[in-house]
Amino acid sequence: MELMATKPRRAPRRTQALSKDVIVRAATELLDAEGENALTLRALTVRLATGYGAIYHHVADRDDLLGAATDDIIGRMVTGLATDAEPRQALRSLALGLFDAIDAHPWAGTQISREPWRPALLDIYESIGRHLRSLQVPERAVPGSAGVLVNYILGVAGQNAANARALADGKTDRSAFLATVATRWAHLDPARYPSLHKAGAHLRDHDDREQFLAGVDLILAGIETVHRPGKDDLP
Amino acid sequence: MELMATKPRRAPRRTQALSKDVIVRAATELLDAEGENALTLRALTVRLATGYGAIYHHVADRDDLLGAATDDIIGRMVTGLATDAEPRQALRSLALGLFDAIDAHPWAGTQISREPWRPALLDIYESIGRHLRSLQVPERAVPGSAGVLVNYILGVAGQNAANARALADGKTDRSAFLATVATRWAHLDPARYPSLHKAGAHLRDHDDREQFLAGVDLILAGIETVHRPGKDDLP
DNA sequence: ACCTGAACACCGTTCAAGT
DNA sequence: ACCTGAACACCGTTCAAGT
Repeated sequence: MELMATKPRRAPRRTQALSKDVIVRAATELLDAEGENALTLRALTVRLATGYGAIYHHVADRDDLLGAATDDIIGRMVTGLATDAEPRQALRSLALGLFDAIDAHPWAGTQISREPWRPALLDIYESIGRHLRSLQVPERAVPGSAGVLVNYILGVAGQNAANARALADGKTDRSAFLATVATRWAHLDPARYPSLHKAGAHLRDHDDREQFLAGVDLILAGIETVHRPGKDDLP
Repeated sequence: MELMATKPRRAPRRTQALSKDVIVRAATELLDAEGENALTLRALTVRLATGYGAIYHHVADRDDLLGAATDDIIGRMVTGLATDAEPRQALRSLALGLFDAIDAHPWAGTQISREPWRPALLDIYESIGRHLRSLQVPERAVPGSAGVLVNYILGVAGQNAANARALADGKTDRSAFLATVATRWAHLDPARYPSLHKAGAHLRDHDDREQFLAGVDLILAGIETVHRPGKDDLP
């Protein structure tokens, strides 16, 4: 009758064994290509030619997967830094490295703060703390100062992630997006938003990355001013 | 004839007319009571004794609702501040007000950066910009300085939101949670995380709010150091 | 141990139909 | 204009069954 047709054979078994690493890599590719919402379990099974259970055998749940992907990116970034630089320059390199990593993987920006006990955030704190000590920041001022830097970096990271989300919808590119925001600010009611109204004009030609680094320098200047070594260690 | 039997009557009409305001208020109550995941359209229809369409008639979608609830909280906070304070103190009050608002409504912490064109963030930028001008920060340094403060505040806000999410699961309270984190840090491998290992001991008795304010002061010190009025306005 | 995929318990959103 | 609620098109996660 009609059963000549190929009977619905099972999907062929994967040739390469599955592992958390392989899954995390595939998830990262999906996230980079299409944004956070594109990471669905369904999309992963298709890309990896496997079933749901196989994935859940290596990974606790979707959050665990997002966290592992973030740890991977941040960890690689932090350990990849030159270790012999002058401390102030090392701190700037670390900050810029984080900025660039999050610029390349914006979904990771929100993820770092989402599960604060994960290696991604621990690595950042650790690295910043170490550099601050090299900068002669007094021991008792290190945790607080590191906290300020970390929170500033996470704030910028979150904004970058939000911008990327906004860009993912349309096919507008980054500079067109900035121009739109600038125009919108310039058109804000000058009575309610006089400050932003003025700033709108300057927003168009500002460099996120440069601005970010200026912020890091500003905070470092604050740390040095407030915690000048020896400032209140002597009577 | 036979219509004596109660026919499955429709749900009674709401007595009070629906409005965006009423919906936003109900959403805020759900969010405060049970966290971000508790805000489902279904839960809203139950609480408001209405249907899905009624809600979508006043609100674009779930994101719009979250954004409007955040705008409401931040807007009320910003406009509620005393307007006659000394500028430095005004800046500290604003920062503390934001901290407390986000502490009371942690879900708003992540929301502020999520849609950066919404009034919540604009109000914050505007207010900070105004105060910085009163502080005699030179005009061209205002946008950058405001950006540093805003990003720091958003970073802390995001962390608070993450902590609240972690607390929502179990019934652990805040100090127990901090103690857990402190213990975990203290137990970290001292070889990989020497800096955190040391900090773990101090984490237990630190006051988030106080630490946050110290961070604001540190950044203000940085702004004053880097942009001392007249510093490079004169030749 | 490792994997498959149907089934379950949810979501946000739409829309023809009601008042 | 304002509202109702069944229906649609998705989700993440589980689990009996396979190898």
